[in-house]
Amino acid sequence: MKRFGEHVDSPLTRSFYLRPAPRVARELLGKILALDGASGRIVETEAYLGEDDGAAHSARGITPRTRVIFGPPGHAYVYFIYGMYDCLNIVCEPEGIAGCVLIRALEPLTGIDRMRERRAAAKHDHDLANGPGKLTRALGIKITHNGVDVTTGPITIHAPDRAKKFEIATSTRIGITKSADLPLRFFIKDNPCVSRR
DNA sequence: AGTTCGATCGCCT
DNA sequence: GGCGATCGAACTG
Repeated sequence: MKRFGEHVDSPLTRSFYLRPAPRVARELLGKILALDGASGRIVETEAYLGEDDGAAHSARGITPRTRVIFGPPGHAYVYFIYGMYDCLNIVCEPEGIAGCVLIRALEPLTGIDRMRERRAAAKHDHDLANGPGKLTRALGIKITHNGVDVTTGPITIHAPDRAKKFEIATSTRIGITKSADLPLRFFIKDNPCVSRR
């Protein structure tokens, strides 16, 4: 751990997120998402654009709910859906411009026992966080985390100590009806923790 | 004030 | 592969 001092374990900085969502979504693959000792490797993401994207919550402008998507980059946009699930997005683009990345799946790394407690329904470890609602439950992320700064914590994203090599696959996004043809889903090829192929 | 529908999950077949 | 659960956000009138 920390072979190069604080450098390796420091969270990604704001400039990482100050770019178009598709670019950030692609580059978040292989990074580590952590909260309170539980962590996982990001294996699946989706980009949501600010304009020309009917599927994005921000498509109809600023509302109390979508406010943080228009805020500064590097913050968490957490929303509650279907009466039961919380989903985690990371805000991209400069302040005033909408854009975010939905984190869809993790490969569990640390704090796995705690994840099993929170996700008793999971039969295997690769089911603990293989979906957007599952990963938030596994890590204990809730709507109360909406707006928090992921460059400082308590939710953090950082580069792995040793980056594994992987191949990136692309597809259309899952479960949407508007702008459904855009190739804005990114995932690590052949990884068992990806929500679906 | 009422209605519609959704960036999902887990169980059932 | 299909479907019910379950409720908040946003739109309509």
